[in-house]
Amino acid sequence: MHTNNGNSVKRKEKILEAALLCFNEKGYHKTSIDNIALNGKISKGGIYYHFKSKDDLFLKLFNFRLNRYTEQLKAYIQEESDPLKRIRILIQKWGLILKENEDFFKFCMEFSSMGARENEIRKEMTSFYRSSVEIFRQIIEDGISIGEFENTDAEGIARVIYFLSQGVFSTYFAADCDFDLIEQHTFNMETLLKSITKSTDV
Amino acid sequence: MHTNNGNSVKRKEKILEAALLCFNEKGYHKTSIDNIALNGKISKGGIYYHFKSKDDLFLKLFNFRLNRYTEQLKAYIQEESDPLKRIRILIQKWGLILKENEDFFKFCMEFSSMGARENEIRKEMTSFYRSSVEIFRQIIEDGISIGEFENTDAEGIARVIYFLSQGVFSTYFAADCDFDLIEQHTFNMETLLKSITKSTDV
DNA sequence: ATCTGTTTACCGACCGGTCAGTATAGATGC
DNA sequence: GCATCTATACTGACCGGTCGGTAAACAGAT
Repeated sequence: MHTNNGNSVKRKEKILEAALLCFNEKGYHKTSIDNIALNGKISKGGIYYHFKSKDDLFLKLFNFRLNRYTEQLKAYIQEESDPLKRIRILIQKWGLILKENEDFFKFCMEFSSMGARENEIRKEMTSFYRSSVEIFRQIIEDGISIGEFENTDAEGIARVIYFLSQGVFSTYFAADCDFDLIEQHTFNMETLLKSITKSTDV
Repeated sequence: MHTNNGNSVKRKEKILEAALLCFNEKGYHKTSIDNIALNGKISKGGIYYHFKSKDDLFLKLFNFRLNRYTEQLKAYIQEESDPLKRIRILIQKWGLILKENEDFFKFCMEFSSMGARENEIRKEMTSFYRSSVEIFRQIIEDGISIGEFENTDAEGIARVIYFLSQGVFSTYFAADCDFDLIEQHTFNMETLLKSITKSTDV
């Protein structure tokens, strides 16, 4: 009846996971649809039945995984109302997600670098960037208004958080680093918090 | 007699600049050697005379430009010995270089994302990462020992600086951002400095 | 000053191969 | 009987790299 019955969805996800594997191993351009087909034990025709092009597959993969993590994070912070604690939850959970899904974030690096040229990708990246910053900005503003944080540029700080997250994992993947991903991420964030929390002992 | 007469070098640089233009417009994989040839007003054969492969060209381009900027920065900080001032000089000059060479840093995004897979590229990125962090670490340690900075993990902070620089420009290129590159860069760094300088008025 | 050989710098046609995407015929199962 | 595939063969564009050849500068010898 409708195309989105359970089997079809599962099949799509199987293709997406196979694609992620290939893209990570060889990169977008060196991955052929045949590679993905082989890896996902599906036929080329099958892939083109579910996705209209290689680009489409690439884009959907990004969305598919990102939505999963976004939902998780939203759920976590709903249980807490104190701004500082909310930020800490986001930081900690984000760290876990980073560590447990290195494959996806490696893929993200390539995806985001293609955002510099491809419009569809850029749109996705922009939307992710905006919503991330918005979440942090909101929390920080709450923190400022209840006097937990110093009165700083909330949006600016929200961006700093975004840059740090982005910076740590893209450096981690692009170079041979001597730090532990989560440890460094935590350190980054604590350093930042230090500069915005009022100097009661944090 | 010798191959590196002025003309040969100039020609090589002309090719590199043409390549940068093409890579930025279309990305590495969608740029053909013919594109570069056309753009640089040289023939395909000419390019292969000067560079042994497309990869080689890509790598040399990164080195060529980066060396230029590294030399500049080294010169700037030699004139100053106070750690905080040295850091500020680096931050400010780096901001200028960022702004004046957006083309190169856009190229860097792709280069660095390819570091996740290609060994030769990874080596270059690692060496850049290491030397950058080392420079900052040294200065910060000096700052700590003369009591200008708080006693923190100098290497960690040095990394934070690197992540912030990396994060700000890669976000800037990958998404439609509403901030000014230099302004945000300055803000990032001031935020960081705030958390490591002793609380005399900065 | 001219002849000769060598090296550098460059040209552009061409080859071998890859790959996205298409087409189509048939299977499976609800 | 339609949705959901599988399997396979094919096309046409594209592209990295090669290679035979050339022009010009230069060097040494006569």
